[in-house]
Amino acid sequence: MVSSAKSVSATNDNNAAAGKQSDKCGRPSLREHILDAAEALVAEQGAARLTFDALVQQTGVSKGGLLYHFANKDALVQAMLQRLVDRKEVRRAEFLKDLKGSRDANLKSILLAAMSCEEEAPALHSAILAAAANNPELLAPLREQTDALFAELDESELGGERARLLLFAVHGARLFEQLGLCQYGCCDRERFAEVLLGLVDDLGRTGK
Amino acid sequence: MVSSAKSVSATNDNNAAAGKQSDKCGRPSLREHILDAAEALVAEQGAARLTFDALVQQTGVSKGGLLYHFANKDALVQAMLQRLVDRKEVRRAEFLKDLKGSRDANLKSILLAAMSCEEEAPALHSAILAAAANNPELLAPLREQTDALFAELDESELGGERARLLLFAVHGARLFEQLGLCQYGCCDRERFAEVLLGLVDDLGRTGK
DNA sequence: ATTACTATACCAACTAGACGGTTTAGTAAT
DNA sequence: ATTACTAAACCGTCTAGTTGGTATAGTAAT
Repeated sequence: MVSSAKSVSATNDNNAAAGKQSDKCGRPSLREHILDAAEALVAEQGAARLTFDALVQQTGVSKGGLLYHFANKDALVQAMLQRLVDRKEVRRAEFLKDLKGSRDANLKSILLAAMSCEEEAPALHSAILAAAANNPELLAPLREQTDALFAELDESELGGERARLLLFAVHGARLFEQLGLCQYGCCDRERFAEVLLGLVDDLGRTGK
Repeated sequence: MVSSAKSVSATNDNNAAAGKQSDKCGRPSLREHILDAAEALVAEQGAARLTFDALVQQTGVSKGGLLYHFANKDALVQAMLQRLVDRKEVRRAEFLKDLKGSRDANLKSILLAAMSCEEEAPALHSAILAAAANNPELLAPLREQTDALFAELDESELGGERARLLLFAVHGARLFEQLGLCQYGCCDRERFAEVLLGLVDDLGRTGK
């Protein structure tokens, strides 16, 4: 007769690291479903509207259910950010494969991966970042990824400074788009990618 | 006995357009003081903590006093954004004067003005934008300024696309800094400006 | 095979506090 | 009388997080 409710709330969030897609009973993972919905919500309505209540609407899951999977909002945002970081790494590897043999393929793959991840949901990136800005610790995984990327950019033919500047441009373009100040890059993404890679080639040629 | 509170809340915000610095009695404008404090608050603590209560603390002005000058929070944010836009315009003119005779002075002045405004309070820019993102209409003045700037960038020797890319880079660099992902431009601002202007010169020379 | 128990995976209702904003009442200078 | 405030109580809404509970599935002793 003794309630076991106490023990429940203490034992979650441990599975955040593991890349599980479904629970042990074979049910499709509600956790993933929640994260998808949270991404959609944030992409459509902005970070400010990422609330548990809104997620209840979006997912059909009760607030208790949400909090079962994510002990608090920080945990949710952290998980969203981790997915973003992981996704970018995957993309980057794909582009790198395609670019084998191309000049400065490393730099190009990094630029294209950044563009591609942001293309899916321009608002998502900054929105999560904005949410995470309340609690800077949440940005740790992103910071690690960024450090690693920057270290690689130092190896670019263009030199680290110019290479990083191009990466900044990618993110700046998304920022402008997200704020409705202009279309992405003030042209379509394909064109922007052309301009970007064109710059890499031109700058590589003329030497640093 | 009829309350006059209603009429009060209806008559403010009209002076937002005028650049008044002090009221007709010669007192230093409380309005400006509030805006300064709001900027500081947002720069130090982030947009999420820009609340009337926090502003009461920061300014020493009563809540009634705040609401006397800004009928609601939107009006406050709007005024903050307008100051930002105006300030950038002033800076830009200053840089343009200094750059007279330099190659692609127009582009350079725009880049430097953007850098300079963000230098004062890196967090401020995005923070206001984040606040304004809830109500996209508030971004209208910024959008106008951006459109005008982009039109000018089209006249650059580098071509509009590359010129805009450089402007994106400036804002991207600030974004990264603000999120604590790296220092501004991963070096100091002076160096970043050198790299930026160096690119303008190099790209101008090789022709587009 | 049944009973007893545990862990997992949820849910509905509630609470406490923050926040935007209103209102009332009053002060002080012009 | 009007303008420019101060001070403080108050209200409705929104939000994160809590509580207590249920349903399901698996485990293990008998």
